[in-house]
Amino acid sequence: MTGPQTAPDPSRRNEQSRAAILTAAAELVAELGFGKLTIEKIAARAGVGKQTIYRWWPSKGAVVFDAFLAASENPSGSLTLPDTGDLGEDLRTVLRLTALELADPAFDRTGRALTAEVLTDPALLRDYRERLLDPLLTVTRERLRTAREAGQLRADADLDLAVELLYGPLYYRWLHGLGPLDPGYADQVVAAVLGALGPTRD
Amino acid sequence: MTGPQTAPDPSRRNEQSRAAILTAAAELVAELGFGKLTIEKIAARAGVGKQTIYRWWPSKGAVVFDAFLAASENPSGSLTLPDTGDLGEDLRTVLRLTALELADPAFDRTGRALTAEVLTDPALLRDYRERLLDPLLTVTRERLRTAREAGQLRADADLDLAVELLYGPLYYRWLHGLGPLDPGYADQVVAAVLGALGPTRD
Amino acid sequence: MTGPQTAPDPSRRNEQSRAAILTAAAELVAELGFGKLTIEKIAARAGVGKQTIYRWWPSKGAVVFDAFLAASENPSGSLTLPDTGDLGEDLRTVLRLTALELADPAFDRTGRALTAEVLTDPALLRDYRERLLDPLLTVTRERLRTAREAGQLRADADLDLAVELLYGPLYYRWLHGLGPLDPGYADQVVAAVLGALGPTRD
Amino acid sequence: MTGPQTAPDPSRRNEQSRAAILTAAAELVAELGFGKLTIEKIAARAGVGKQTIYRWWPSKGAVVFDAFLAASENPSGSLTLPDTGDLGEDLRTVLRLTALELADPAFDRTGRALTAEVLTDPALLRDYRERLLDPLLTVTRERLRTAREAGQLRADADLDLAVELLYGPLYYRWLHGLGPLDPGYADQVVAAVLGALGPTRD
DNA sequence: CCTTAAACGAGACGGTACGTCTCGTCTTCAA
DNA sequence: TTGAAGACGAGACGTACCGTCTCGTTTAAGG
Repeated sequence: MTGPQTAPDPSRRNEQSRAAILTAAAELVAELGFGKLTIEKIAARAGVGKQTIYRWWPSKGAVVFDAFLAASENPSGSLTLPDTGDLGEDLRTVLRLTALELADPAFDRTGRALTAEVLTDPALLRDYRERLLDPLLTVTRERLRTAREAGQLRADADLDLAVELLYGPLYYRWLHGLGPLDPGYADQVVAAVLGALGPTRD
Repeated sequence: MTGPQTAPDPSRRNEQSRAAILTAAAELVAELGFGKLTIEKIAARAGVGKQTIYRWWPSKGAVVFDAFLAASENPSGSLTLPDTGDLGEDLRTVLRLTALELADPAFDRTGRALTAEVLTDPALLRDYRERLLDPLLTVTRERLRTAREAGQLRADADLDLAVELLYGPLYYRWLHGLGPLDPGYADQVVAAVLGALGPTRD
Repeated sequence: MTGPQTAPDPSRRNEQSRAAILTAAAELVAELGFGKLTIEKIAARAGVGKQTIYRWWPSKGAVVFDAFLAASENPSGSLTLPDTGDLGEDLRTVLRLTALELADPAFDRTGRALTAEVLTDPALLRDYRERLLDPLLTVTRERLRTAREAGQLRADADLDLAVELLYGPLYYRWLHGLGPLDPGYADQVVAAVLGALGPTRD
Repeated sequence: MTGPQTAPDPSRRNEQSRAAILTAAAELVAELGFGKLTIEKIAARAGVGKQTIYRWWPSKGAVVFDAFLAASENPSGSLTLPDTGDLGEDLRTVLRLTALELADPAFDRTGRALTAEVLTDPALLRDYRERLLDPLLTVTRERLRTAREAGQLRADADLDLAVELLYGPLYYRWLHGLGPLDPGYADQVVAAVLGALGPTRD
């Protein structure tokens, strides 16, 4: 028998330690990059025993990821997309913002490190999907559904395909450094998607 | 010039050692995965001193990447796309093959590890661009240019955008595990791109 | 104070590890000689991490030396010389025993290696002086002082000179392999010293 | 079969290389100490390939030792002791010089390193005996023999013992750092030896 | 209020791998 | 044909971290 693995009691968790660890992790990943970051350095910076980290997180990636989530999760709990009635305008708004974030050099290092971790660790990918990606895709899909019902998209438009056509090219361009991530590019992608899935023009 | 540190003389390089190292790296990354792979294990498997690896490669990632490239680079030197005269058919062929490769579980582990490395190490990314990605994008762009000249795409179609619209969504779906990478999905993407950038229908 | 580097806390030291390291070091120096001995081999033989050695000893020489001391230090804490009342007899006893030890081939290799280390490393020499040599010279000097007070040595006999006249020649002969280290030689040396520093015969 | 060991042909030896190697070795042992000295550094300093060193010397110790010998061997080939007719005076002269050399800090480092090497490597010890120590002991013994014949030593004085009584204490004091190596100490030793082995006083 | 059990900080431990260094051998190339 | 230059297989160096395991020391319920 491998044992019941005596899990720690979350009710006794020290909130100050938890916060200090996430703060230290966030600082260090920005200073050193993910690769040079170590659990020992996080513990030292946070003024915490290593075991306190190992007790609550399964891996370095999980800590950093948590730190990232803690910073980016919408505290109000609701992620929404604008709905002005004009789908093209709304999508341009969202994709321009996305492009802006990806183009930010400060985001680049952390974003790439986290992406690399997430792609490589199935458990982290699951977490990332549940807490960040799926909510984003869902609200996007809902905005598209509304537009489809309003006749701004073909009735047979595949919404899963649509969101991937929107975000995929930006992501592809960002990760591979293929070209500028500027508002114009965002507009081009939106135009293409509307051209492909918008109402037939004849 | 980056520094005065005496670089080794490539003309004196031992070709047998080089080959043994790349072979060992390829085998080990398949057996253990990238994370559990170490320089020491590569050296041991290749029957080579560690210094011989450090002399010629800057990092573990670079070795594995070289091993991967040595295996995947087209030895005949020319990467080509089919040209049957029907752009849609040709693109479906290429994207179906791409989807098939991404869907292969054997490719998945290595592919993700390598992708993670490449995204994270600028030098590797440059190498990857030059030796694999840019050639692929270029031949794709050329096929699209031919089609555009033949009137199968709008005269003002942006070819850079077009290739990103083609590969971006597949890549996005693959990395995030968003849905099946089957021939039908490839066809959907191609249809969307043609719908967006094909000749106007009125 | 020698430096700010955080010293380990001796109270937390693992006594079993310490003993295993010293035992392994003693065995290996006998098997391989000092030159072929490595920290890695000691760690492996002792079933101990290398860091556990580096944490507590500054050098390979220090470990081996400690192993040697641990074996030779008088556990009862008191090193004494016989005192039968007859100085000649007592000195002959001591020098014969010393000669016997030096002549032992099993002692020879280890003894030479350790001597070489001690002569070359000032810190080790200090340690050696404090823990082995000075106590020996002191008890010898005390025996001589007693004898001088009893009129068995001249009143003006220099006791420092005396001990060096006793031990120096044995040591010299041993290190250079100049001749047999047998009881007769010990007796000769004692006779000479008594001849030089004994009571005047006129 | 272990082979005939194809020895290099001494007649083809490059004298300039040999001299450059010994010079470099001498300089480096003074600059770095024996421990930090490496064959590679000697080769680099001498402007010589490593193989040229390995071809002619069996070990680092041998090179350094050779360099030391080349510097200290009496080029006129004859080592002599003064013979004024007064044994005490002659011995005091020799031992005072010996003490002076041992007390020289510049000699100390090299001397200790070389001694350590010699004690530890039987082949080097043999060499040292043959080329330096035995000649010294022999001339000393001869001087004592002359004195014995002149009645300045007892007829039954053991000359081997005598030389060890002379040099042993100095050496012992030097290696262990027991006290000052000054002319007075040399005189004390000589006085003791003459007291022990000189003509009986009754 | 007092006990008591858990989480905590600290850090030693057995290990693995790092990237560097030096060893002694082998190979290449220019004189 | 030699000898400088230096790549090679080998393996030890000393360091950094790993993840586990005690140590006392808080700390917060619950008896």
